[in-house]
Amino acid sequence: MSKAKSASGPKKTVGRPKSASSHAAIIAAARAILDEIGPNRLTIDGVAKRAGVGKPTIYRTWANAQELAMAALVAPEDTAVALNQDSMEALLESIITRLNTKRGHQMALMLASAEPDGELFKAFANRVILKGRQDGLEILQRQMALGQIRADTNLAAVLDMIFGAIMLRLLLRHEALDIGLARESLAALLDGIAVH
Amino acid sequence: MSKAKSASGPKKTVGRPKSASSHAAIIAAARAILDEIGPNRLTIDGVAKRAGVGKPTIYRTWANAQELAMAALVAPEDTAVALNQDSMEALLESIITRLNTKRGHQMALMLASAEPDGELFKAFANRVILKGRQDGLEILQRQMALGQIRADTNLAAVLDMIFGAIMLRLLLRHEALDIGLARESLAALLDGIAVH
Amino acid sequence: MSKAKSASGPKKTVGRPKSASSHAAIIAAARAILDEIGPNRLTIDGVAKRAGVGKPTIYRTWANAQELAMAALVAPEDTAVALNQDSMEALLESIITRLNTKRGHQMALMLASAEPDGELFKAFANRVILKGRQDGLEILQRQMALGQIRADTNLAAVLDMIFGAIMLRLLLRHEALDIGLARESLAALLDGIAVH
Amino acid sequence: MSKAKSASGPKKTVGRPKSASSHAAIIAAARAILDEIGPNRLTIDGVAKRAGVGKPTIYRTWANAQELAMAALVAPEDTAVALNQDSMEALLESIITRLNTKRGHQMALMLASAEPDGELFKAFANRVILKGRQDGLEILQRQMALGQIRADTNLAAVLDMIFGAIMLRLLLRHEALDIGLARESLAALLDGIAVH
DNA sequence: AGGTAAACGAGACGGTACGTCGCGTCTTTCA
DNA sequence: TGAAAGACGCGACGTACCGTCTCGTTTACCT
Repeated sequence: MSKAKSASGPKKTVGRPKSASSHAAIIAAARAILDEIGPNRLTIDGVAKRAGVGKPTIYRTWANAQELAMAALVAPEDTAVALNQDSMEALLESIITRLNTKRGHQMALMLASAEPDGELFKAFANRVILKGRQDGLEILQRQMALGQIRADTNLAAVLDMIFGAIMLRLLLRHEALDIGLARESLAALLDGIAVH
Repeated sequence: MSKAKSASGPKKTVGRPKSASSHAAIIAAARAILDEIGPNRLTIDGVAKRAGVGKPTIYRTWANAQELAMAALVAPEDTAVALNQDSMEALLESIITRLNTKRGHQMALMLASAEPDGELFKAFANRVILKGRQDGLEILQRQMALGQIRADTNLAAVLDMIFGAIMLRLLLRHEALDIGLARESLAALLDGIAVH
Repeated sequence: MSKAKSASGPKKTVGRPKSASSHAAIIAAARAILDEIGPNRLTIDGVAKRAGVGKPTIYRTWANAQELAMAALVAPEDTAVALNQDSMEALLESIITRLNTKRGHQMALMLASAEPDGELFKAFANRVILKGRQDGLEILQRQMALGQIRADTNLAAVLDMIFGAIMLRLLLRHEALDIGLARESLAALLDGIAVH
Repeated sequence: MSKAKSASGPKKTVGRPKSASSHAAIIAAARAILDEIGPNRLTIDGVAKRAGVGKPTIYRTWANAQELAMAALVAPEDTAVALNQDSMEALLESIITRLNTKRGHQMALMLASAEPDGELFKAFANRVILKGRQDGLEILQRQMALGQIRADTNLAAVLDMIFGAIMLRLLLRHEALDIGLARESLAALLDGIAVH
């Protein structure tokens, strides 16, 4: 009789409601594990134990460890971080700065190791790399419209060269990845390397 | 002075030598499994059973499934296949042709998903991508010496753009990977994209 | 005061309880294998396969094959079988009848081959032989109280002679094990073998 | 011409003879391992490594680890140790002294855990326990002939009681095994336990 | 003295079983 | 009635030993 239970809303929550704190604890545990032992060795068992959560609670939201890892990687601060879209060089600097970290490397790893089927992979790829590529495309198109870039340029190829170089150094680590790469890439692309 | 036997080779094998036929059977089984179900689901148990071999025989040579997969991917006929080094375009065509296959995709996947430590990874990366990059470097240096390429060009950045574009398309599959990419890349790089 | 629940039982089971049917299937499979190929060649893999059960399910309850074998040997109907305690001869007859079977022999084997440390071994030894010895002790003490047995008798030695003879024949099989042994043993013990 | 080598024996040994030192090293290694980790965990691999010997050298002489363990247990000083056969009590004292050691316990364990088929088991059983039982039989028969023991005594049962008691305590360790057991057993047997 | 044949050390081989880890699903009890 | 706890069937892991099989190397006998 204490509970008024009037006609508040059509929220037909019977029984125990989903715990928002569990969700957060899971993501936090996953992120901690990612930091400590990397994405390859993240396990659902491990996350459940660390989060103080039952395994089914995890599976209710994510289908497997890969999805959970992706969610944990993109979950956090990135809503706050917007890419700088003023110029290509500024954009690349934002991207390199974001990727050239432990977490960035893990993102690239997940991206590269997952087989490119499935919604989640695409969403992840979009967030991590293709969004930036799209931003770059818009910058280049703007410049092309302004007559700063030759009209017969294959922008897709150009963009893939720029972002491919970043990915390559991120994954193979055969050369340092820093803003210098962006600068050199843009210089070479803009002015060409052939002697005329 | 009894045993002159100068610096011929450190071949000091005692005991029964490793069986070449078992080795071959293992590699063959691994390659078959890679073809059928992919590198992620290749298991040592499966390879052992298929090759008619005990698991320890596999572990005696490879430390885990990843190493075995790498060995199986680079093992075979491709030693005989030399890259065309006449020109950048011809080189890229060789590389794209070789990578743009099921096996090539698997190679890129392994490259991307393995963490870049350990001898075997480096050897694998060399065979799969860095060797081609080195060949490309030599071509560009030749052209630079001939005065066909500007002397202030950062060749490392240029090469990473070219090979990065290939890897990116191989892994993300957001755009088709074909000879066109090579052609467009080279055109953009040689002539620049800026309007002067 | 909320949880009175005084000292009823420490039964504080959370989570899914162990499956009684799996447990039963495991014991049944183990018993079948014991019958067919003996305790030395009983393997966890074999039991798991035969019981249609995962190996971890077995290991969750028993630490190794030896423990499982012991459990399988004592598990079954013999809880219902009470030893006849009316007289020593009747008791020995019960025991010999029970031990002088395939399963009895296996029990003796396990007893003899297990190293006598650990709870489970002691429980097993109790069930298989020491319980009977204890029953025998009570009978002899009763007779001693009645003045039928000399008061200076070392009952422990007497009991070990009786049960030792049974074990010896069970293990070495150098002489037949039958009720005759019990009768002869008792006769010799009661009346002595020396000529006075 | 130094070696007469007349028609001594049909020993047609061609090729390299078996190495006595290897044999000794194997037995020594086996004995060391028995001391350290017991008969259950003795392995051929371990003995071979410890003895600095190839596995086939071991298998050339013993068929499996059990045979080797038996050989190692009976190999040594026991040629020098003769059982005292003057009286039952002296005999039992010898036997208990010999068995109530680490090595003696291991002998009993091997005896009890091996399934009683096969030549080697019988030979081992003879050496370890049945020889002593036979000696005891002779003593009792001598006493029976002298009229010191009742003629209607079932000597087999009596002997199995005595030696069974020893085995039982050796294996189960539920009571101490010492000379006292021999003394109490003999007393009980000779004089009977019943009040007349 | 030289051959030859067996035993040697070493260690790889095809197997079998081990005991563990993680998967994704299920069945309880508790809140 | 959702969530923690945790057992379940399953499959693979990487290791330990088994008993057998090459290897190249002694080490004796027998021409």
